Amino acid sequence: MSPKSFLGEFEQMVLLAVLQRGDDAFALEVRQELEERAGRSVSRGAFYTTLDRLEQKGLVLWTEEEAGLRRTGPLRRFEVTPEGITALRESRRALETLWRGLDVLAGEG
Amino acid sequence: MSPKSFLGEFEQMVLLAVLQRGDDAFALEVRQELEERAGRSVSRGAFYTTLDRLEQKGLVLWTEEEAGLRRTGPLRRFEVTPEGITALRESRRALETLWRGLDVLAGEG
DNA sequence: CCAGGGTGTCTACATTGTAGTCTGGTTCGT
DNA sequence: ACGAACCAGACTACAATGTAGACACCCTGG
Repeated sequence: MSPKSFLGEFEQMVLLAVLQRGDDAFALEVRQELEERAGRSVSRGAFYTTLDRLEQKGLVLWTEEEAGLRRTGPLRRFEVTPEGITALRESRRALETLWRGLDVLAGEG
Repeated sequence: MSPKSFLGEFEQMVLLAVLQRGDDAFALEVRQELEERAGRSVSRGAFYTTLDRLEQKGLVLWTEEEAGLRRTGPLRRFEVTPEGITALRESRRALETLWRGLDVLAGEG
């Protein structure tokens, strides 16, 4: 494993938001999930650009949804690939290793 | 709070490595700590450049050490500022919020 | 047909990640 | 003392990521 380049902060968040949504991972929902949990707004540009790059790296993929099911609604359903899951795990593990023993700092206001 | 730009992945790691070292946060030690925990090599360029940026943002600071104590050893001692700690906490909190409920994915091989 | 609203694309630029080279000071061999 | 080898830190340059806004396209309502 050990990928050349690590996942960026935002990339991780996008991937996680997709996972959180599961089968309901349409653009609108994912973006909303992300904004709520991260507590900040996400522009469409930032969102799709990141998704594109993630797709190029094979960490995420999407399927076009039949138009017409929803009038004008979201058309893409996203999905995190096994590679994506692995990458996520790697990132998390690295950060956790660095945090180990410093948890006292994590919780205070 | 809510800083305009988030901490990058690598920035977080550097900050954490400095904290791990505590009073013994000399360049060589910090870099070593980082490489061990993150499980990858870190070039001097990447290391110092990041530290510089972190200093410009006021998240880290350093003091020059009296030369002569150690023949040719490390001369800077690093320290994370309160702002640095806060930034670290913010990043961690955001990621944790996104991970919530997905822990089943975190541990497997 | 035109206006309004929503999805996804493209372009452009700021920030962060990363390596390599350069400089200057120190140690060691002779 | 002189040059080779070594080490910390600075500087330069470029790749990857983060982020916004403008743009194009479809669908629906009037």
